Amino acid sequence: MNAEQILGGLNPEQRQACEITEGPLLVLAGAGSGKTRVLVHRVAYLVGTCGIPPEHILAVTFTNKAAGEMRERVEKLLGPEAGGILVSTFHSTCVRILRRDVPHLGLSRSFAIYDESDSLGTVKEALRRLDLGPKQFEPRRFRWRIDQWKNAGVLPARAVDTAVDLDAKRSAAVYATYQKLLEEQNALDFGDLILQTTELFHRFPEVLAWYRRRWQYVLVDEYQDTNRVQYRLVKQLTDEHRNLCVVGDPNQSIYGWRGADVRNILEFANDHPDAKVVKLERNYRSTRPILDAASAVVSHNPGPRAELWTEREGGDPVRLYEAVDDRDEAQFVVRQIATAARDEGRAYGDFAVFYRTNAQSRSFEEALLELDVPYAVVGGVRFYERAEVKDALAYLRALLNPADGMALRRILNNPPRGIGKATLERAEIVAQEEGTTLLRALRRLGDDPAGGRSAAKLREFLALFDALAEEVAELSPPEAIARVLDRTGYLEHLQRQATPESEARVENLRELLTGAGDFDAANAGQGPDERSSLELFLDQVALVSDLDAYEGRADRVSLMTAHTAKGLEYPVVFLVGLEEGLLPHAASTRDAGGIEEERRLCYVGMTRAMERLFLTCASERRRYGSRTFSVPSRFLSEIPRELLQGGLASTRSLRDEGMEPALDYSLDQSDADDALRPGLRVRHPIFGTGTVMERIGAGASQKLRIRFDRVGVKTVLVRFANLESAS
DNA sequence: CGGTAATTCGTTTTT
DNA sequence: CGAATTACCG
Repeated sequence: MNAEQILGGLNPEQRQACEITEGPLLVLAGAGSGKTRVLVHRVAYLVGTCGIPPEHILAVTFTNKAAGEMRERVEKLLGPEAGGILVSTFHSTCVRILRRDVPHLGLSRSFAIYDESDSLGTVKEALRRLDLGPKQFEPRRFRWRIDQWKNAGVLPARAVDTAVDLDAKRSAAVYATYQKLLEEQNALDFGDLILQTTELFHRFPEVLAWYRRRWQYVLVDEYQDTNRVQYRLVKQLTDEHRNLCVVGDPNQSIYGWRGADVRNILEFANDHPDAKVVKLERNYRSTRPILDAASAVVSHNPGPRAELWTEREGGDPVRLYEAVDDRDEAQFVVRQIATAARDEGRAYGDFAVFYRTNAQSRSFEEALLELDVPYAVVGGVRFYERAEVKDALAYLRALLNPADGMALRRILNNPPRGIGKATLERAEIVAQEEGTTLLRALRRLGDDPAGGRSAAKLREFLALFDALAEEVAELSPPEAIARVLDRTGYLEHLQRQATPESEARVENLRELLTGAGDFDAANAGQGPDERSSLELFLDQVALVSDLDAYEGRADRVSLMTAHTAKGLEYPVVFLVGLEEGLLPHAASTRDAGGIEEERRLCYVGMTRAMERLFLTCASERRRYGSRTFSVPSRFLSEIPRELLQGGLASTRSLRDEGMEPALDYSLDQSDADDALRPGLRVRHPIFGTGTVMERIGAGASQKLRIRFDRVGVKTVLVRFANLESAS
């Protein structure tokens, strides 16, 4: 194929990004500048024009969805030849490597992949072994810390060595114990998938050499989101041939909390002195007002500002709606959608609502249901995380990897079979004392002739387990699931309950069965892999997220977090909950870096909009069941007035939007300021309960004088006080 | 041991 | 407000 066939439709910069095939290349791709397009065409160019064998190319993304999309588009350009190119996520790529070479590290190829809850369970077990009560030592905090260590590429030994204070020492000890437990269970957590791969490459250069020969051209998408270990992994793979192309946008770095380090992209040029840099600054997605407003927000961050331009002129101004409360906010959004759908003939799929936290989806769901507007919540409670689905999968995991203690624990007495927590505790002690797996400990207890009733129950379970282990090995994923659900009595137990919930669960299991069937069918032509279809299925469910399964549908409004929205675009976007404490989120306002990341998140959300962008905030919202007050986000005041329609602190209501208020609206109609009137009883997180005496100022600087029951009169800034209604 | 009732607890974002 | 742990009784 000649170059023109592949690069024909690209602009000069995009074209350049494809044509610089050798050596390190950094592509700075602003929002909506055709980043995916470049990746796709670059890969096609490498294979189609330069004649690089497809097997020599590795393209790494963060989500399976991005990988799938890219694969599809490359295939469209190249045809079947594209099949040899590996387009995969960091995690899937590493699983692939480890499934092949992990024995070097002393683990078995059948290792389990622990998700967050398995991992948390293992932390709890580690805490038990270290005699640290979960009351004062929160498992979640340790898990988080361990995760950060893993993201930074720190192994337990180094964590122990570098720990100075007692707290760090304790965390490092938990980390070490945790890692030992994982090893005993023949399991790796998410962080390990990358970390252990770099460890493998580090300790076994001959293994690394093999992969270096294999992947001579490496591309990394969303490079601004890479963490230290991922950086290290990429470096290991490309240090020799140096054919590395990274694509990203520092302004869209929103995963710092997960260990991502923007410096990876900011310092790429320093890191590779001979690197070429291409900037994509032409935006093809959004109208001018949207672009200007988004740029205005993010330009409040230090560093070079986002330079994006568009040829598109005109376009609606960005609209701001200040709602009374979360309900009002949701009703406003849904009414806008319903009206636009009716009057402009827009499909529901043209609309998306982005929020900061998953919990916010609720009020929108309620409002959408009320008006019969079809919608899809993306993310949130994931399918594979539902209890019944996890149970079914836990059976398969335990059967395939008998060392998998977390899976075994889950299924041991599920359905109830007379093996209670006393037995489990005894088994755990045996396992710990003899340094063996939970399953072996259970066998030991079962073999005890003096074990009485519980030993008999154990023998019964173990017999079933062993029989199933043999059967399941030969079965396809859907067959295996069906067999397990049937033989264990799990399904029967569920059906016997005959409650609405249990029926929903049965339905979910059916869905799982269907999903497993689809997977099997899609994988049927793969030829005799070393690994069974069932094993591949379990890998897939461990690494797949809800977003990956999400197909943008033309007939549904999409609801998701701003994080999930990255990489997507919609004609009409609502970015909601723009309040201090929410966006920026209170947990991120500790340091400047946190605020800057929130600002970028806001930018990401705004730049998803193609034609029309709405920003909303509410002065009052329900949180934890009780009412909390808030003031508009600082990000709103960072947008120049002239770009906004509907100013702050205005008392615009639905009526101003040319719509009738909802029937039951009158109750909520009270102005936000009225809610904080003198006499109101409030609760302050530190000062406790008190009575509002006086209101001082308005907007972001609004203060209240409050007489607190315990500490007397104080003046607090509403914006930071996180007041709740105490009545 | 198993199920239910009571209580406590917490929310950021996720591969 | 809901999930998730704990308390308690049959």
